[in-house]
Amino acid sequence: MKYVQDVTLLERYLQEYHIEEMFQHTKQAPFTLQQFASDEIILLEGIEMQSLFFLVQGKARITSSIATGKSLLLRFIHPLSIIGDIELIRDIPVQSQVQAVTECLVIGIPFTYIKRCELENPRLLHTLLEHVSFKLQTCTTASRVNLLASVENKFASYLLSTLSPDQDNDFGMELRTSSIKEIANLLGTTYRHLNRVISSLTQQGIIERQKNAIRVLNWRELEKAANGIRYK
Amino acid sequence: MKYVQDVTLLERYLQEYHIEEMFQHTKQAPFTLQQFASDEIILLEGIEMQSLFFLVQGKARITSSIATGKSLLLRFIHPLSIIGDIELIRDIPVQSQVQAVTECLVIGIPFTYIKRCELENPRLLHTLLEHVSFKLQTCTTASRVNLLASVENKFASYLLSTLSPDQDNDFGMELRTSSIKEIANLLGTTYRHLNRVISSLTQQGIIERQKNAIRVLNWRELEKAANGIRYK
DNA sequence: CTCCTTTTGGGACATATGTCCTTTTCATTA
DNA sequence: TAATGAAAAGGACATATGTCCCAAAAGGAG
Repeated sequence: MKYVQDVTLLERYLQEYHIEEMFQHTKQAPFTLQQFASDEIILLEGIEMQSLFFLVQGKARITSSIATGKSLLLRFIHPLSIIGDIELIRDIPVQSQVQAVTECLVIGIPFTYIKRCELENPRLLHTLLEHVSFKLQTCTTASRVNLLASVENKFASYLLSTLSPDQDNDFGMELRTSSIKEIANLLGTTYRHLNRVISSLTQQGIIERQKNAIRVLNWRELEKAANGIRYK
Repeated sequence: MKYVQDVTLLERYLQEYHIEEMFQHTKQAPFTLQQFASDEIILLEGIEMQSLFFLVQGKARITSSIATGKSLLLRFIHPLSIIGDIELIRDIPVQSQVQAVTECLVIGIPFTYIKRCELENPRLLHTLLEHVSFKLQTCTTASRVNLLASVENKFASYLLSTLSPDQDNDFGMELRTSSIKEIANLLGTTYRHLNRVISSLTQQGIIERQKNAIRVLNWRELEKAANGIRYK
């Protein structure tokens, strides 16, 4: 992580996402702008959070660890997302790990400041409520979905979420497979089984395995394989 | 559902759960006290909610419907729980079905009133935030757990949650099995499979099947079978 | 280059769960 | 009481996924 000392950029994001309007005393508020590299861990489970974060640029992955060192993919987040809301409200350590998928920009503001100056501010409370409610709604839906989705569904969905197909290369994007083991963990399955699923998708001509990468050949079929599941 | 016209009782609950303190203008606030019989449906999915509810007595079950008419058990709630918070905040129809497990008492207060008089009230917003955050925390945990728990775990846990063993009859409580099919749905499995699980638990001497009921013989073993899963 | 370790791919079998269908039980009505 | 139909129990097989293990491939260190 590195701090970005660019007041203009900070201002731009504060305005773009109407963050200023959430606070009462915007001008003095100790906002910081922080940058995380792709794959960098933004928050580690269990640590005590110090600041509320606003994700203003990039994409991040929320996971939750379970026994035996495995972790489980909960969802992806995009701007504008708030990180650390329930930790602020309930005074608990970080519940879920947050990791940058692409390069991320984050605006941080210390809990201490919020608790001192803003905790009675209905506007901020409202914003928090809306975000937490949205997360709850998403989580409830995900709960249902998780019980219906096969590993194939989830993996297809994971590819769709991780490799945005919108860009230049329609015909096939790559995923570094250095992490297949890790992906298996994220999806809550075993390496062995994910392997089977990959083989199956490969045979169907939907993806292609290369030395260090997976290439998507057929986005439409991949959508079908995801069967409506989407880690938003 | 029937309205309970007992101002003293209403007052008692308002005080017991500090509900008065959440509101600015308690005296004029149009609280109502409502009673739901055991098994009665408190909220149906998809309808538009009119009132925020505070569960002040009894136990209710939160479920969520999935395609093909199945439903899925999300959690149980106890006093003091708030029902309708995300619907109030996000202006969406009811997300999950709420059904009384035991006889329930609920204090209701119309959305219209809250929106007119209390939406800027930091105290209420805070309370809502705390409750929604708690639900989110629970839901996240449940997500993890659901992926680990077998049907046997879940069924054992369901028995533990539904038949409170604290009462007089340590040695075994009953569950009307008229609903085994329904329980299977709640647990997200099939009747056939739940049957297998029940057979297995019966063989192990943990429960006993009677004509129209299931009797728990060994609470301790049942706890073990739940393997730490608990629909709080 | 060769040996060794790590990663990857996959075979064989086990377990949990779903699907389909048959049998059994039990109650209800003629 | 017998006939009939619904609910319950369970047998047989299929599928998804996990576990264990081994072999081939790929890097690294000497």
